[in-house]
Amino acid sequence: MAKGHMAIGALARIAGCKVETVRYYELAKLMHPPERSPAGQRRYTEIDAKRLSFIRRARNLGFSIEEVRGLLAMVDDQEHSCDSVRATALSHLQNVQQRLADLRTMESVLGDMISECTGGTVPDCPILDALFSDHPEDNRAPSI
Amino acid sequence: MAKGHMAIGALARIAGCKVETVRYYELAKLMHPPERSPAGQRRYTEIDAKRLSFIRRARNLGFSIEEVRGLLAMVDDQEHSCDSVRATALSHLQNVQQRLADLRTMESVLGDMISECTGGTVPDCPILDALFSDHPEDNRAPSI
DNA sequence: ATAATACCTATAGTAACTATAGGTATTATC
DNA sequence: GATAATACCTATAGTTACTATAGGTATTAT
Ligand SMILES: [Zn+2]
Ligand SMILES: [Zn+2]
Ligand SMILES: [Zn+2]
Ligand SMILES: [Zn+2]
Repeated sequence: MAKGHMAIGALARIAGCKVETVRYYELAKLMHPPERSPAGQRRYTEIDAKRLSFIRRARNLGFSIEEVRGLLAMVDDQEHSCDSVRATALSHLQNVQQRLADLRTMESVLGDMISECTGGTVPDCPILDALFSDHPEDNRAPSI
Repeated sequence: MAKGHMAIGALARIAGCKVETVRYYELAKLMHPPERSPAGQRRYTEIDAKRLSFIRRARNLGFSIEEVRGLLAMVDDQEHSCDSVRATALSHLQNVQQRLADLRTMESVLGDMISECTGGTVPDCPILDALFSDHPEDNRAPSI
């Protein structure tokens, strides 16, 4: 392998993802189609490795593929305005905070239900009772 | 409509979900196939309404379809042991708590990144820099 | 030279719905 | 009783972000 060029497996290892994921990101237009070896295998550079790691970090922070596409467009456009980057990140943060709120509610409701249930072989389980009982406000869907 | 019997739209309204979701739950074997009108439309009873509401409450607490299937099996088996209900709920609670931990991490990292960025038109955005910068521990995937 | 490993494409599967198309039933209005 | 609006039906495809499989080729190691 010429130095500075690596196959897909090495690239994936660097970024901490699977080979299939890399091919998927190419299909999804997050990664540019790389050069190919004479026999048709993908060959990547250090720049590709940085890009893939960027994508993985953003994904691990919960940015959607669409959001990552947006961030990468700003990276690629070079004259990206800080403003739009910040806006994407802020809107995503709010997203995360909403999910946090929903999960905190779930946690407390689950905790309450579980603490009511002794775990014996009681005919009426307080957990099932809670799920059957009719508090209409429990029918809200959590915002995703 | 004979009293005590309703069409799918009314049922969905009671449980706070879409008609398609009800049909999906039937396909997924969470809801029993209901009786049909002479012309083939689904007709539901109050019991169906309670079951669907149970499903929706469990789903809103983040139980997976598979978990809900398990809970319903215990409901249907009548001699359900409290123990298994409790075990399902507890394991799900741990699940929720793991997601909470991941989201709290995301929240704090995002918050830090955003506070570095002034939002002007600076050539190097600290948010993008953070996503490009090479802290290998950032490559961990969050457990789902 | 041979075997093990890594790579290739194309396609289907995952979770939990949601949306669409094309058609029939029921209900309300005149 | 006719017509129109709404609700319902089935079957199929789309969504997200991958993951898995099948069947085949390339590269590397021995
Ligand atoms: Zn987001
Ligand atoms: Zn119990
Ligand atoms: Zn769970
Ligand atoms: Zn910035």
